[in-house]
Amino acid sequence: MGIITAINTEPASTHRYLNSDRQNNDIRQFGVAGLMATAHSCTYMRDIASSRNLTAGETLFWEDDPIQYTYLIIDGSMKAYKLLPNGRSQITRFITTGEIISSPLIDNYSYSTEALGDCTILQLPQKRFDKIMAKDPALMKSIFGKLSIELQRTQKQILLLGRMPAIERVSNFLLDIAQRQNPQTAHFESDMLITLPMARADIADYLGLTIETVSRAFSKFRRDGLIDLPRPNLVRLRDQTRLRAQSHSLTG
Amino acid sequence: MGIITAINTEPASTHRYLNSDRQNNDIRQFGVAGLMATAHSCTYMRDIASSRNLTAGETLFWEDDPIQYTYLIIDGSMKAYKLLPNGRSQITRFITTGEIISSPLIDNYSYSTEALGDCTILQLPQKRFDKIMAKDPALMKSIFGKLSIELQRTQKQILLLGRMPAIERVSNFLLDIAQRQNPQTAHFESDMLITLPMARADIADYLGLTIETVSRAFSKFRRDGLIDLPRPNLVRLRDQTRLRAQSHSLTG
DNA sequence: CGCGGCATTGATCCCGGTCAAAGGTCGTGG
DNA sequence: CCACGACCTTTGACCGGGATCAATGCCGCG
Repeated sequence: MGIITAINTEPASTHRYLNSDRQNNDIRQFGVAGLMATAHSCTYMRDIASSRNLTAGETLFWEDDPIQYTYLIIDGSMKAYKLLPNGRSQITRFITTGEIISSPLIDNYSYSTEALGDCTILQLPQKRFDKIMAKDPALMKSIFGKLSIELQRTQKQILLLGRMPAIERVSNFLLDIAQRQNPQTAHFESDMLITLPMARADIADYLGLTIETVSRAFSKFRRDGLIDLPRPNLVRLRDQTRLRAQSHSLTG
Repeated sequence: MGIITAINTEPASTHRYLNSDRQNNDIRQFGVAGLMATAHSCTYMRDIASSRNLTAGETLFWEDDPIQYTYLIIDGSMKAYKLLPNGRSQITRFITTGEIISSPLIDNYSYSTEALGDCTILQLPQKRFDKIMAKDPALMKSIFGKLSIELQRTQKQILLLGRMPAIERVSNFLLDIAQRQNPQTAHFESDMLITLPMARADIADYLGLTIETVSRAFSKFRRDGLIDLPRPNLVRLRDQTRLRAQSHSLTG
């Protein structure tokens, strides 16, 4: 089964934020999301999970919709965004393979989500997931940790939006994507190639800029020899050090 | 004892975000923060908590400091902020009486905090608090809920910083403060008086603007008859409806 | 080959930042 | 109680970064 495969075959990832002062005997790694759960929780989740495909541009849910599922992205990328009455939109988060969409203890989504390209996702009914969590402190702690991390990330985003000029926002964005696509080698790789799953308009909506300003920033980086742009959404980082220097590094 | 008083005498507040499908027999309301905990947790917290006074401008902790305590503000207001190498600062949150400062499962603070005026706070050693939480799912759930709410708030702040012009930011700020200072009557009160515990510089750092722009927005609201400014940090909302109309209401 | 959608580039405009000065407010000391 | 001074706020004049408007380029697909 695709679902079970998705849950079971992924290698263990590290969990810096988890205190590991509890017995490991009936604890298993749970899927790409890097969640910790008891064996019992795992089998139960396997039973209630179902997979689903999304095509490019498809909306998964809208802001204010009642929360029905916790989602795990198996493949592809999505955007989470908020809309203003005047039609302007602000992307709060890009969500990629291996990440979860979960808002426990909340009744309605606080943002809409849309697939950037074709996606495969796994969905777990929220109420049942809540019950599993209630009986599995390790799982709850795990989700808890993800929430904390997400909160820290949004705080960085607030600093970026409130106090950084366009050039710094874009360089931070590139370095951030680079790190997410290549966590191990990001700092050392001198000529790293990254793929942007989103269009310029999405980058602009994420950074609080316009398409034109984002494009101009990319062009400036190309002129200055910091990046190559073989295609609009293929970026080669040619001088990561210099890029980081002018980003005021939000990325540690 | 001041501490115990602070924990025990406050009236119960509502908890929209809490499922109340568990037995209420040994559950007690816990202090102004509106946390739920077992009686046992309460007495234990009472024992390990200590109170502390801060004078205006005093720093409680710096960004990147190791996390030592969970704090509860008994009286006064604080700001949480991040700094950039070039000296610019961005306030991510204002924290007032009855609110908590807690970053569970994280090793270091992701922001600095400073008292806006004189403050009284309650502090609970983080490690002991973690242990209490591990044994008290209701308390954990409660903190969990607060974290979720805070995440939603930061997402609104991202929308504000990324996509709103100065006037809308300031009107949203005023309406937000109004609602926090007077949750019950905020919508009906026609001539509501609010006290700003922070200076213009702090408002500017919170809204991603400059002191001058904030001041100009206040003056414009005064000219347009939306507010009175008996003193720099005393605001009377004279036409909340019209204020809300031009805020693109982030405040429901 | 031509069309449609996205990205780039250029020209101009305007909101909000910067710089500078004047006005208020409050605490302190005479 | 008033006078002084430090600091905060307000107001004005000007400037610049990024938005807006518009044209051109690029690429995939029918």
